[in-house]
Amino acid sequence: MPPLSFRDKIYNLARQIPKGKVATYGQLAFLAGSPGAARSVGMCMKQNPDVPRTPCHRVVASNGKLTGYSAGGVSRKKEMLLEEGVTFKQGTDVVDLAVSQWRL
DNA sequence: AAACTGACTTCTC
DNA sequence: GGAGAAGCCAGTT
Repeated sequence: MPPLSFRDKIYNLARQIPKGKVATYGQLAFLAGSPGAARSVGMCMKQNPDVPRTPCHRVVASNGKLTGYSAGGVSRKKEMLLEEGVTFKQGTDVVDLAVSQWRL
């Protein structure tokens, strides 16, 4: 069984994020085995079209700020997270990581 | 094989 | 607290 590429690991990890929680790019990179590869993680997300395969909307920046979203923009992403029960800072596009960050 | 890109992160001003 | 610059990593061309 050949080792999965980082990209595949990221995909798999993103799928493991429970509903109502979010993970940071750095966290996924760390879990994938390469801390610091946050940028690469983001690139992989961008390549992914939409969610059925990888809920990239549950991935946010290290400070909880919502960054891009290939399928609808940050606004859409925020709405989806709110719908899942993720806590946001009032009046901002920042997730309250203290409450909604994915923990192992 | 080399160079460029990018949904990041962290530091400094 | 906000803006700018540098550094890191994997993928794509």
